Amino acid sequence: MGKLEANKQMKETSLLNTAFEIFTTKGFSKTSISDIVCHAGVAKGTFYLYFKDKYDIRNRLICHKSGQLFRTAVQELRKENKLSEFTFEDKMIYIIDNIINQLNENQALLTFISKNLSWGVFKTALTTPLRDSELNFSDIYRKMLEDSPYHFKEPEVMLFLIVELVSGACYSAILYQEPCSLEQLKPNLYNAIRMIIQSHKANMKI
Amino acid sequence: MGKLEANKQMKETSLLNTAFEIFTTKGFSKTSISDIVCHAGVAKGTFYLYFKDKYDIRNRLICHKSGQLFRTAVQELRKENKLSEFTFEDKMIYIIDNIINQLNENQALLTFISKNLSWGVFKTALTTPLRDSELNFSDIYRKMLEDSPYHFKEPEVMLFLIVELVSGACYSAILYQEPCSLEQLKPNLYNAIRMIIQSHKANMKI
Amino acid sequence: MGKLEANKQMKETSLLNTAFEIFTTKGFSKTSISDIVCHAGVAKGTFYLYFKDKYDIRNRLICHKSGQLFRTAVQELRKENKLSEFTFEDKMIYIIDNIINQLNENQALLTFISKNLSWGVFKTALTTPLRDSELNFSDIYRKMLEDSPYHFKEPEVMLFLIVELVSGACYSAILYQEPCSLEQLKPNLYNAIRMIIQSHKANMKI
Amino acid sequence: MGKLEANKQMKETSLLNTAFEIFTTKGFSKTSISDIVCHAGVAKGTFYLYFKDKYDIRNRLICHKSGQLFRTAVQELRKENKLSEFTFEDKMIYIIDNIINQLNENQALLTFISKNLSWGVFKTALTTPLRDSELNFSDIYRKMLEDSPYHFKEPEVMLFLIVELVSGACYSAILYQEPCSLEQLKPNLYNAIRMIIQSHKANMKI
DNA sequence: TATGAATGAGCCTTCATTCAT
DNA sequence: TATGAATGAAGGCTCATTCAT
Repeated sequence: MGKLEANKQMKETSLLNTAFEIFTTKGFSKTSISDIVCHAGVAKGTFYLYFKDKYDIRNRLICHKSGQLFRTAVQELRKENKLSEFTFEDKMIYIIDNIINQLNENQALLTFISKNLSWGVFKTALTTPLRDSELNFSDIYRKMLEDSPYHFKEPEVMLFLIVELVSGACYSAILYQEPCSLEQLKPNLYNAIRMIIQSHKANMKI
Repeated sequence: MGKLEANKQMKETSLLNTAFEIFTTKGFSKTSISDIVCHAGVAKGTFYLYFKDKYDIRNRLICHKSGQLFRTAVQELRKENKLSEFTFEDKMIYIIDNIINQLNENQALLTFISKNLSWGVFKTALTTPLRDSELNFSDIYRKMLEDSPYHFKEPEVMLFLIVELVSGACYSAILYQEPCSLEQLKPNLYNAIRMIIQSHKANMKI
Repeated sequence: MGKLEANKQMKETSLLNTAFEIFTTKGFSKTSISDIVCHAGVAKGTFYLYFKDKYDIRNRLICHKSGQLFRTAVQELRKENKLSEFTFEDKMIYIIDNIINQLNENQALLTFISKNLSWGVFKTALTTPLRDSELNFSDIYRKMLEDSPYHFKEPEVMLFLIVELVSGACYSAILYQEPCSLEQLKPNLYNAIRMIIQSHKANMKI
Repeated sequence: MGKLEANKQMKETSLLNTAFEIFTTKGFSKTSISDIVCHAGVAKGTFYLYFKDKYDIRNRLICHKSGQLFRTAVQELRKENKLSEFTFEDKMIYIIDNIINQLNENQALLTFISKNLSWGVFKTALTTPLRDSELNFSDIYRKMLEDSPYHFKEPEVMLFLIVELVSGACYSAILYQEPCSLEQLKPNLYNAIRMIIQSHKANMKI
């Protein structure tokens, strides 16, 4: 019966939402499964019907939330008026800036993702398409590369370097204003990103 | 008598070494104080004579270990034959490369430091001079800037960006060969670093 | 099904009984929760399903046990043949004597209650009706006052003075025969009580 | 050497004072020997040169402090102008009132003494003469009885009843204003005491 | 599928006491 | 006599996980 199916789906969603709420409030390691089920209004045993353990629910949350960050950014980019005039660099900076702004306004999310992120989980998040969404960032990135008049050397490494640079830098600047405020950091950061991209450019496509 | 004093020093060192051993083996959060004292061969209560709690011993370890990384790198740099011909960029790359190589050969240390590092702790580590050492990296960095014929804009931000880029990138490349091997990564990474430095250069000193 | 509910009730009762046993044997502060659960045959965690901590279980025991003392005494009083001829003083002395005798025969209970009693807890015990009992001593006391042909000044203070006098005096006499045996003390004590009541008597009701 | 002797005495006094300070501040059972020696400025081992354990120092404090209460009260009584016109009852009430007032102004002392008092310790306190004082309350009480024109039946029991009544009643009234304020309680209490004394009066001395 | 009572290993921390110095 | 580092048993308490219902 679809009703039962829907009910199951609801329980799982409820657990995910509640867990995110508490992870971002009191931190992952201080959150107990009791906390989660109690606030979600289900029984303790029920948790284990949907998730293997605390790590399982955390990883699924990271995937979901960081995927969402990218999707939102890309959607905004597409609304942009003069998109056709954007270079590859422009688009990258646009997306990054959008994500940074999202994180700046949701610092709990930033803490949660950064503290629990690894490139492995992250790559999964970028690659795994959501249930009902045709979008995943890997495809979009590939498309953006194709649209550029340039060839790029080792584009995955380039993306990797950019991601590591951005995520480390933002964490510190947004949460602690160290070594400077986000606004002060941005020009330096975006400049650095443009330089990295520049250095990965190969010859033009014919 | 200095004997007792020396004995105390030994206990503390023993605890620090043992803790490092276990932190890097089974991870910080899975390490209990029982584990530490048991392997160190002291009683549980003794731990609390030297450290406030697990976090205290961890922070002191990070300070100590990351300080050591820099000191080793700088010492190696100074032995370099043609040091006088090195530009600022050359020196930075040299130090970074040396540190990366150290971490590559001591992956447990890399895991430990990276997972527990924040810019705040790191800055402390760079600034705090060791007991018997006149060296701390902040001073050395300042000296290197002075020796350069160029002025640099916002040198602290520049260092910050480089540190974040390097630490994120190494973690993934060394431990998981993601997105590529360390050897593959290095040229890209060092190139990126040179670009970042380049973009922070201001006019020449008179 | 009521089976589970009954089982829970049993566990709680078992814990209460065991705790009482041990509190009266080795004293409250020397009793650990380990002791209790171990003798009750349940796991440590189970204790915390029923009680907040050691103080919680102690207070509930005091309430229960001292309430029981009064109920027993009152029930005995009611069985008395010539109850109708009893004055207010006679009833009070009867009840007190009955309680003292109960305590004399259960010195562990006396120790436990006295050492842990405060007027606050005691008042709670007297006021709180048990689950399945319509009796609480406050109501009975009020009834006794109403039945008397006399008005009493500050009846609560009067009761308070009597309670403090009796509990202090009994503790010492019963447990240590200090400053004299219980039998020697009783006439003096009851005399004192009658005097206290006397001095609280106001004019007769019309 | 007297100097060394004096030094020893100082250490002991310092420990006693410090212990009293902390017992009355954070409670006996929550005070550790570490607390005491730390605040007293001596080493841990030193404590055991002067006291057997925590209970030892507590008992000696109770003796000392409650003896002092009585001595102060008796000294005040002696300063009284019309002392010769005081009856036995008047003197008793005077002393009791004085002690109650002392306790009312030093509630920490009240808590400490009451929570840790037993008739046994108390009797010791009343009987044991201080080092350099000829006064102990037992002698004074005997003297007061002799000075009265009346014989008293079982004077020790009488004193006992009064002490128990007063100590229980004060504890609750002073610290918790239960069942009424100290001021409200006093007339009732003193009345009750007079009644108790009255009921112990035998015939007059010839 | 859902429950939640029960578990018990394991955590961190305290502290009275000892003993070599 | 005085020290204080070291001990290690014991304490209170948490929590992921299980399982009978």
